[in-house]
Formats: sequence, structure tokens, C-alpha cells
Amino acid sequence: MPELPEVETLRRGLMAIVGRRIAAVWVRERRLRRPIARSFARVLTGRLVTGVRRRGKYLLFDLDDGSVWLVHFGMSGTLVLVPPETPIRTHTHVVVTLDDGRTLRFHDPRRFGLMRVGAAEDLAEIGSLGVEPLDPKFSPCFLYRTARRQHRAVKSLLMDQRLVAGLGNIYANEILFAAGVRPGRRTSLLSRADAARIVAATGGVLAEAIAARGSSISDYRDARGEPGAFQDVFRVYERAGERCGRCGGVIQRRIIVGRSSFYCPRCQR
DNA sequence: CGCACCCCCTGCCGGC
DNA sequence: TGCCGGCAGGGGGTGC
Repeated sequence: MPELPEVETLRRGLMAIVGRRIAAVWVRERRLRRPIARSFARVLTGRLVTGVRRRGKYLLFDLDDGSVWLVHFGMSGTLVLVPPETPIRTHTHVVVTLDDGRTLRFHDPRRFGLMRVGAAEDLAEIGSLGVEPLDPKFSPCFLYRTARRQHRAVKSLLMDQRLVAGLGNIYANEILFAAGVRPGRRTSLLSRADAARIVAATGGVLAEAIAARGSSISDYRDARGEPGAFQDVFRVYERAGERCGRCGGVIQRRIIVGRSSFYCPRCQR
């Protein structure tokens, strides 16, 4: 679930814990995508949170000893900041208590999430990530050159975290609709104008999604437990069979590189 | 090299 | 009502 706009919304909400010290860590279930290390609670306890950053779909808490607490949310992960008396839920896997009494709860029914603490330079997950889609480095020129070197569906390029970090299935579909490019278009056939439209659409869609505090289909909630609102303005995602708001064509659903893809065959080429 | 297909796991929804 | 298949914001592996 959480793609860039959702993780960015969480980051902004969790900036509220900067300056707080971690008083206690309770790991209720260590079997996530990779098991939480046995040392996790020990190395996190007592640390001061000095910053909250995002890289791609990862949330990073900077700690006072220079290490980093890294969280990935998989499909169904959430991290809420709640009072200590808040009841534990079925899939609450980690409870972090701060020195002001508030608690951070990591909740993840499907357990595809990930968390660990390490030295910044040892976090391999981060080292292999590509450019940030909202960074000027994600330019029409960069996208055009990257695309022309490859022969694959453009949607799979946008979702390839080693090239561009933070886009998932919802936003790749929405961006390609906004850009008027079909998700299955071969990257080798992309024009400079297509690349420019995709980069512009990326900035526009992500900015709009962040302003709407992300998308909540079923699981996603922000740090206060509130859903986002961007799902109400999806143009194509989960809208197969409906009319395209731009041209009136009928939105199609098709599997591309293993993921549901939604597009208007009339105004996306 | 790109993609199809498998896995991880739980929940929900529609069909029967 | 209940069971079953299909599907879901992610990622990683294998093999063609």
C-alpha cells in the first residue's frame, strides 16, 4: 500500500516525535517479510529521535547515535502515534513507547513490512534505490535516456525502485493517465515529448496526492489513524468499465508485468 | 534482459 | 450460511 504520498504523509505526521526519547520497545511478532532482529528492541531503546526522513517508500528515523531506524510498510503496514491506553489490535506487531508516554504502533495484517535499525551506510535497502520522483534529477532528459536504453513496458520502468523510488501501482497508473501514455508502451518507443509529459504528470499527481494526504483503499491510515482522500479522485485506478473523465472512452483493466493496470485506450497512446 | 510465475500473509468480496 | 477462488498500495527469487 503505502507509496510515496502515503509515506510522506506519515513522515510529516511523525515529525511530532523529533526530540523524544524511546523509552521502551515491545516486539509482539517478529515474523515480517524478514524477521525483526533479536537485537532490535535493545538497540532502539534509549535512543533520541533527531529526525524523520523518507526515501522512496521507506520511512527513516534518525537516532542520536548516528544509526537509523528503517521502516517499510509493504502492502498493509501502518504506523500510528496514539496514547498508551489505546487497545492492542490483532495485527499490532511492534509497540514503541516514547518518553512522553505516547506510543507508536506498527500494525501490518499481511506482514509484508520490514523494519530494522542500522548504521546509515549499512542499510542496503536504501543504497540500491533510484532517484526521487520529486527531485529535479527525475528530469525529462533522465527519463528519456533511461527509457531508450531499455525495452520494457513503461509502467514497469516507473515502478522499478532501482530507477525511480517511491511509485507503486496506484500512482504509476494515475501518472500514465495524466501523461496520456499507455502503461504497456515499450520504453524504447518513448519520445522526448512523452518523457516530458510523464515527468510533469508525476509532479502533478504526487503533489495532488500528498495534498490529499494519500490514498486509503482499505488499510492505509496516517499517523493519527485518519484515512487519506486521494482515492476519491482516482482517474483510472479501480475504475475499469467507467467513462474516462477526459474523453469519455471506457477505462480498461489489463495485467501488465503482473500487476493490474488501468487506462483509457482512447486518450492514452 | 524482460517477463511470467512462484513465494511470503491476511482479509474481503462475489459466486455458487 | 459457508466454502472457494480471485484479488489487493510490496518485493524477491527462479527460469525461460
